[in-house]
This record gives sequence, structure tokens and C-alpha cells, in this order.
Amino acid sequence: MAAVFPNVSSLPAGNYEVLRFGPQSSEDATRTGFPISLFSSVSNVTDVKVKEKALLESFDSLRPLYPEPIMQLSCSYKYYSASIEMERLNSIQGELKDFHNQNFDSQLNKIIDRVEYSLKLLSSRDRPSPSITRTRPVLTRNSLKVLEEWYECHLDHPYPTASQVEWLAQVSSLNTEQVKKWFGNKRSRSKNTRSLTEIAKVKRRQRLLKRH
DNA sequence: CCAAATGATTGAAA
DNA sequence: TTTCAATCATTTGG
Repeated sequence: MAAVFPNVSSLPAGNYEVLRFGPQSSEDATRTGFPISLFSSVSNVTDVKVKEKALLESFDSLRPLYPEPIMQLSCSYKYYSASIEMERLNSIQGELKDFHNQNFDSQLNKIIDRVEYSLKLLSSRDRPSPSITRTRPVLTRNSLKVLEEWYECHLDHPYPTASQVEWLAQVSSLNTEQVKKWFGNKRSRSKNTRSLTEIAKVKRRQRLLKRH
């Protein structure tokens, strides 16, 4: 399998160090490069794009807490994913195309897992250095306008669906976590919440409607 | 300054 | 899992 991706396996070794933070663990047998498993199998990739998006949002939310490590991690990630996409581009011809695509997705997937692992270590690490003070973003007037408007129009059931959250995030240029938090706080503070069973009922109905 | 507002976090419930 | 309520911590208006 490794032979299929000669260029990826010959990526410079030095930078891999930044993928590791926090205590050493048994997993660090792979210290000088990608985990060996990177080349060993083709796992079922659910949806790399979704995973990548979640990862980028993790970067956003952790950046205020750990500016430098996040910078390094996101730069590394961009570098590796760009390398993989280059490889993908170079191999788009031929009947092995699907096979290759799957493998590139699989590599990307594993890199994302690796970076997520680093983020986990980073978060569980002892307090960030005291010089780093947490900040609370102040949402812009425009962002708030979008959210308020949606809320006002759905006072009877202020629970945006996943796709509505996506849309709201786009339009308000926030990330989906921020949108969800805002609605959680908004409902709670304006005492406009529903019982969990009622919420579940509505969701079931929405799922059924979607199917037709 | 201080108190209110508000985004983020947490832990429990279902 | 998602949501809520309580709580924390930062920002802001007075």
C-alpha cells in the first residue's frame, strides 16, 4: 500500500513533532512520523469533509485558549491535507480513480484523527500559561440580527434543525457551535423552552416529513 | 468602580 | 445524543 503514495510517505519528518502535546503515552511509539497504520488498511471513511469541518471549528474554539499550539496544529494540518489533495489531483486519471480517492480520504481521515488526539491532549494538559487570558467573543450586531430575527420568527418552536443551524452559521458568519450556544442561552434566558419529550416528538415529525 | 449582559462550560436528565 | 439550568468569566454601560 505504501508504494501507492510514495510522495506522501516522503514528506519531511521534522514537522510531525508539532502533532504531539502533553504527556508521552504508549502511542508515541510512532514518534517520528505518521502512525504506521496510515498505510496499513483502507478504513471505511464516513465523511471526511464533515470531520474536517468539525476539526476546523475545534481550532476556532480552542484558539483563544492556546494560540500558539493551535496555530502550529492548524498549519501542520493544512500542510498535510494540501499534500494529500495534490496527490489526489495527480492521480485522477485511470480506472483506479475511485480506489485512489478512497485511499486519499482514508489518509486524510487518519490525519484528522491524529490532530484531534493532539487537541485532546492539549485540552487535558495542565492549565495554559497564565499569560493567556480567556476572552469572550462579542458577537457582531449583524450576527445577532440574524439570530434574533430567526428566533422572533420561530417563537413557538425556537429549535433550528441541523441544516438550519448550518444556514444560520453561514449567514451570521459564526460557527455552528456558537449558533447552538446562542439559541440554548436565548431559550433558557427567555424562559421559552419545551419539555424534552415534546422536542423529540417534533423532531420525529420533521424526520418523517423529510422523507416525503 | 460595579452590576447587568452575555458567550461559554458543565453536569444531569431523558 | 440533545437540551436545560446553573454557573463561570469577560465585557460593557452607567
